[in-house]
Amino acid sequence: MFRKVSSKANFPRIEQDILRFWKEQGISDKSIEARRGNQHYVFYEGPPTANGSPGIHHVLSRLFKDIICRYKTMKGYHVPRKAGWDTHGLPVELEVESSLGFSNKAQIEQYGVAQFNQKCRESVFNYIKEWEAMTERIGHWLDMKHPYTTLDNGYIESCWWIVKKLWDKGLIYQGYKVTPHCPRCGTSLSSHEVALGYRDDAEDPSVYIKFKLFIPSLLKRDSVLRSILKPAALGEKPAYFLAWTTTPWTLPGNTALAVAPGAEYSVMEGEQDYLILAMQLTGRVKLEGYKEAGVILGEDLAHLQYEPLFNPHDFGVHRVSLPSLYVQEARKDLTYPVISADFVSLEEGTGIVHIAPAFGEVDFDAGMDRGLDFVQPVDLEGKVTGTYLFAGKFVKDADPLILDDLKSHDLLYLSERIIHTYPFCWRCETALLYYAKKAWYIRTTAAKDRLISGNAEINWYPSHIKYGRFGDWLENNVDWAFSRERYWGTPLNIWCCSSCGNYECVGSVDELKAMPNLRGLDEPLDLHRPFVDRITFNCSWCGGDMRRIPEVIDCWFDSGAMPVAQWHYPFENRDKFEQNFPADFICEAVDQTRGWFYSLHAISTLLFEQPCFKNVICLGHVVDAQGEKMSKAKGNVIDPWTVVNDYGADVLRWYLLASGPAENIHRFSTQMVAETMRKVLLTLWNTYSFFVLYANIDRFVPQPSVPAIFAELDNWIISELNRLVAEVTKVLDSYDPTSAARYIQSFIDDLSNWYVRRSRRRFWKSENDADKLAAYTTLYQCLVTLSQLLAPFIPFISEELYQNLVCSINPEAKESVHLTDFPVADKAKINDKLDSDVRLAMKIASLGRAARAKVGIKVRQPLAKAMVKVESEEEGEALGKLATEIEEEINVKELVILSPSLPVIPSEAKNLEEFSLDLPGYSIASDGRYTVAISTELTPELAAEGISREIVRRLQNMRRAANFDVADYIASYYQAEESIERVIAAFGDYIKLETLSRELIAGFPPNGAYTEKYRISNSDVLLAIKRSPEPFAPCHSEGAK
RNA sequence: GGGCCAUUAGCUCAGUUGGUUAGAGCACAGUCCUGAUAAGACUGGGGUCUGUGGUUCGAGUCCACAAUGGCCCA
Repeated sequence: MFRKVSSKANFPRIEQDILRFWKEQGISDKSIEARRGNQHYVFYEGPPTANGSPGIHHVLSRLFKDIICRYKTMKGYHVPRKAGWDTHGLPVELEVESSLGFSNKAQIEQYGVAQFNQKCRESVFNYIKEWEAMTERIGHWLDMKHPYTTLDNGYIESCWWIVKKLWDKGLIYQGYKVTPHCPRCGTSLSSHEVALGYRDDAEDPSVYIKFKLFIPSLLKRDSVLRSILKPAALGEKPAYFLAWTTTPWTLPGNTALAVAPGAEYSVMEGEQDYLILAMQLTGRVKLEGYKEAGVILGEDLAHLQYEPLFNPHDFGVHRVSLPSLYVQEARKDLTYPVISADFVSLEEGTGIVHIAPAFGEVDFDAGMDRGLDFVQPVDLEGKVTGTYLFAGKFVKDADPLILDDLKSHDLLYLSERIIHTYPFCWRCETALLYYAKKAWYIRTTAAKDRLISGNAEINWYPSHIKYGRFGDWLENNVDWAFSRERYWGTPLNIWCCSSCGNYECVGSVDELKAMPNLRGLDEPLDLHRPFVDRITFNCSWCGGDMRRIPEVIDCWFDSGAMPVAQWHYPFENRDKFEQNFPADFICEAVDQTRGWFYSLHAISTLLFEQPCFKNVICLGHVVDAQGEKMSKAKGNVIDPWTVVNDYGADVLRWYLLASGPAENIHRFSTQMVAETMRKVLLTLWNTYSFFVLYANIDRFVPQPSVPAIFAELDNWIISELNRLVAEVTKVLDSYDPTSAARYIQSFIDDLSNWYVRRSRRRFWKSENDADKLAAYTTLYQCLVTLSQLLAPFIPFISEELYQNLVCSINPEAKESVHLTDFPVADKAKINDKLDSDVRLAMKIASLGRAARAKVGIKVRQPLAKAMVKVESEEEGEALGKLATEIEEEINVKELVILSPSLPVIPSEAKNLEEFSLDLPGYSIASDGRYTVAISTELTPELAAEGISREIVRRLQNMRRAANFDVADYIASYYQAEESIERVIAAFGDYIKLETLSRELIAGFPPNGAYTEKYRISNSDVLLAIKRSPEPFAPCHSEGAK
């Protein structure tokens, strides 16, 4: 006997029971252990940044990871799944900072780095618990007992090993990097954070500045310009380059002007001076009193010199040269060059761009390329240094003072205000400064070719990422600035001599301990700041004090190091590393192309010269039902727990899976979750509970060798089942679980709404014949196979099905569906002809119902005949075999298949009179290819039979309303007008059989009977039912085994 | 500003290498079926396949440009 199944499924409760079962029996471990010794299938967990509660989008990636791993396990692979947690980084620090009410780094230093990092450590572990709970509840099997954690000493040491390897290969260097910097928080912001803080209504100065042409540089030229500017050359009238900026505070850092080489520049002559600017933009700048004196190409302006607005040497600021960073001697007659550059825009400004390499990436790169001077008159707090009139002011406050200063020297041409887009710190709303800072780099460009060729070996899903987003990123590869001036991260393992400036990279703890005259290393060792900062040793060159540089490593480096660091390789677990490299499969959302996907690929390529993952699913993001990004600010974040508690994890899983292709944006709608439950999971459940209900009544026991005689219907669903297995296997092998889910969904629909619907009478009938056995056997096979096919997708409900259908009757069976092998299609059972024939029968039945509907005759009313016009003799023959199905489905006594050669007008009722059969008394429906005509004539016999079926239906509904069991016997009572009474009497046996009535009694019902009044065929009818007093004698189990 | 992706019915999505009249589910209205069903069937309304050009005998499908949205990068 199968365990009784309620037709009302409470999925969340069932899932809790299954969770308990898995836990108590250690099923997830067993599923992995059972495959030990088999071929490895390597999965890498992209460590979630544990800096917040998991959201619905995290469920999505965990779902896809889980499905592929479960599938491969059922396919026989050994698939360990080590969990991982990304525990370092700015997001964690920010969380702690805000909880402590801090707004800048100084406060952290004051508070104490040790305590601060301790808070970070605690904060991360709080969130990990939430993640573990969610992961477990949605049925994502992951080895969370043995996770890798990026804050572990071992993990850090592996990172150190990698850095040292790269150091030894000469791939680590120190350079400058221009970063968006928040002067108030004293830190660089990641691009993600910058994106959070763009404001398109920022008001700034919009100023046009005059840069005075250095005449001797003009005189060296024999050019058109010289003749145009003859008065200037003679010293009669000064000439100026006109440049535009919205950040006056960067002007003291100016060391060059850039022009577009191919553009034409106008020399505008005024009463007092000449102005040079792009011809194309002369109309946009107020130039009253000026007229064009000549036109010259941008390339002819290059290499001219101009006088600095502010000579840094006059204000106590260093001038260094790029790229060497050598400090330049003070010069009174300092001049700066005009350079030509392709980034100069002619869309706005003057076509002459002010270049300050200390502020701005483009400026800095130009400085590096052209060997410009580098002047940094602003400190990290955003205050002007030196002895300028505006020194000590915050840059934004300095702006007006700078402009006043320039005005007094007649260098300010025009001053306006502008509203434009500018980034602000998302935390404190301070304007961000682009600021060149020293940073440590990994020379990824050295491996660019291998990065690109390695990418060619990776399978991307969807494929466009490969040569699109990811490929482009690799093509435009720049060196990775991987140092961060922060606290909570893997400390960068480079020590610097405070005497001679020598750098040494330390590749392990043992290496560190072996350093000469080591001091400050306390046991137990914590490799984090500030403890590691206290460790000093003697310089191998000069014997001076080696101190660690203050930076920590970008947390993307941490996560990209996981193939190595998760095993503390190479310090231990060499075998595990080798077994688990490279990964067969990884999966994250599409934003990881520049994140984890890149850091994995870069580190692996630099270390091992090969990619470290073979297949990658790149998921789209989850947005709300309106298509808007979920954010706490908008309040549209959906908590996965709410959905899981209301509908169940499997419903959520199926919804996320089937609602759209993996790579698409997923609009999350709770309403659609509810629909998924009704449409798919409840349909499956009802099929299952139907089976269990009748199989128990009939004491059905599945037999290994079946003496059943299978009907065409059975062969059909078995064919469809095997086709399904083949399709699902195929698409899962190509990493497409969504298509797999959609195939299964459609099979469930066929199984329930055609196979079971058509087979119901086979289950109900009282004889336990071979046909009934065939029906049970077939449905049983479908359900068991489905439970296995579904196991990777909906692990809970599939387990429930399997436990009851298989484990409850077979003690030899595998303990869990997740320990079984994935079904293999029996191709011999796939019958294309039969499948298309049944589709045709469905189509014909559908047309038959349409023909009935057209004349308003209920399906319950039997009719004499339906005529079908098909397209070929083959189709006619096929329908002949399936005639009984169609006759029952559309309730006609006879199905006549017309010769395909008969001419039939392929349109519908409006052309009824043209129907070439031209039979009066027929209703016709056609879809253009097939036509069905239903005879509408109601003979008294047919009408009486219709009434009898009407009575049966009412009685059945009453049984249900009275809460009788399906197998309860009853006594039925009726009172009606004579015409109806005659029908009831005539069809008494039929009515009794259908309604399990032992008696059918004309007359007033006894006390306690369930009674209803109806109007049937224009007559009043009183019906009543009462549970039969006899003891239970199941009609269905006569002759049961 | 640059790159990638998407845009098909009110909503969620199918739509093969270009080929009859572009489909399904939900929702809405009506009718029907039903002792497994929280389901199902039929009918109906609802589409300038985002727009504009182009290639072609023929374009939802291929190409170009544009718009909107998302992501990534500036």
